[in-house]
Amino acid sequence: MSLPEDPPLGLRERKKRATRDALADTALRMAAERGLEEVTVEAVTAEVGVSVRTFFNYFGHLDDAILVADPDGTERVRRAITGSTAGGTTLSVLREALSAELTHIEEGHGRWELQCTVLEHTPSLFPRFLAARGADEQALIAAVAERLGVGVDTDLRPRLLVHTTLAAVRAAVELWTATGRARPLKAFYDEAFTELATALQG
Amino acid sequence: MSLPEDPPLGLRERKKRATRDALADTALRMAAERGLEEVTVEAVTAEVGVSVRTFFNYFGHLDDAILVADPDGTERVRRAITGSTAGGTTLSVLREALSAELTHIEEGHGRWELQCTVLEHTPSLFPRFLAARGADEQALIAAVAERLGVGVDTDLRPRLLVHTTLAAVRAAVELWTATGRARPLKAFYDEAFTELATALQG
DNA sequence: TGCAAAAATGCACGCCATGCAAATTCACCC
DNA sequence: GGGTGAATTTGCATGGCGTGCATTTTTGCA
Repeated sequence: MSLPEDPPLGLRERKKRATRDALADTALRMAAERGLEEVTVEAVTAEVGVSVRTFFNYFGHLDDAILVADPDGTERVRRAITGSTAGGTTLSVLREALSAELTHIEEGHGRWELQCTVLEHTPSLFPRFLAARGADEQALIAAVAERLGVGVDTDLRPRLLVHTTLAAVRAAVELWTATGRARPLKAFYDEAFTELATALQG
Repeated sequence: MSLPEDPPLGLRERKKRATRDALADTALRMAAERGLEEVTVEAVTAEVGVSVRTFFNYFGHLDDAILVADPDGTERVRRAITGSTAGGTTLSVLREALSAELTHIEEGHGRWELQCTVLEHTPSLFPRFLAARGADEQALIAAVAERLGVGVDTDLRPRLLVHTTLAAVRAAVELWTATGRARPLKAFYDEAFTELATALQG
């Protein structure tokens, strides 16, 4: 169940995407298997069958290839935000969209599991992982702004709502990991919103 | 008005700190003056008067030296969290501590202004800037956990409260910057908490 | 088939970052 | 004040990273 691409991409574009995906997938898999330190750009390109120089046409750094987000996930969330015509506050829509994505992740889909493996073995990579999520963040903010019908640079709310929801995601994921996945990720996530409401009322 | 150091540091420790500070200050100043791309580790060490190898004894990357936080600020916030015996919720203490720090920053103290100059000229550095703030984040979480008397890995609240407060900080700073500092930073910050309360109640 | 644009490639270059062993500096104590 | 051991600095060598540029190959389209 892949997402439908709007225009039927030409051969050129399809090949580019295939190469990019192959590089990202190979880099991530190799890093998960043998550890980040044992992976070189040369080894990745050798397995994919392109030149080293080509790698750097697609990614600025080796880490970028390993840490790029699952593009499907980004698109799913965006559509959930802008497409939902149902009622409810913007925050609840945002909360639900991310909740669905967390479930998707918890079930082992996407690149998440492999990325976690790499991060466990190389904690120093974690800040860069968060940094790589910055792109998703901007996309989220733009989607929320679109839904609210305001500009990202004139209204505080899009940024605030996204950052706050991601705060809940972060806290939930961190504790989920720290407790050895003692409870379902979604339980921590829901608890976060409950605690948040309490903290802001008292 | 520097912070009092508890033990009267020996010559060795003082020299180490002086070298570290000189490297960080020089790297940041050079980057602000001539742009990050024009700064090399060699140039920094030449000006400070140490070897290149010594630089890497203190910092893992050139960026690290540029993006390290003002240690005084980190310490100020930590003391505000753990030291305050006044009433109020943990969130309000946290909110107030960060508010004071924002004021301090807005008045042009610390490394903030120079770092902003570098970031404006090199936006690609911004994610790494946020990543560098990760250390502060951990310190904050630990301080809040101490105040609450709970463990960081067993209770959701320390992480949640810190991440949420930082969400408000982030949204406020981003909009403050995006609007060309149309209003005081603190105004955006306070509005963020107001909006937050509204969003979570509705 | 032939042409123009886009992409991939090879090469050169400088910087980054680390390990290791030798030299230097510091703290401590006689 | 001089000697001793530990901490720190340093030079050197090494390998990978990341980029600019000119060239070759591939693709889209007429």
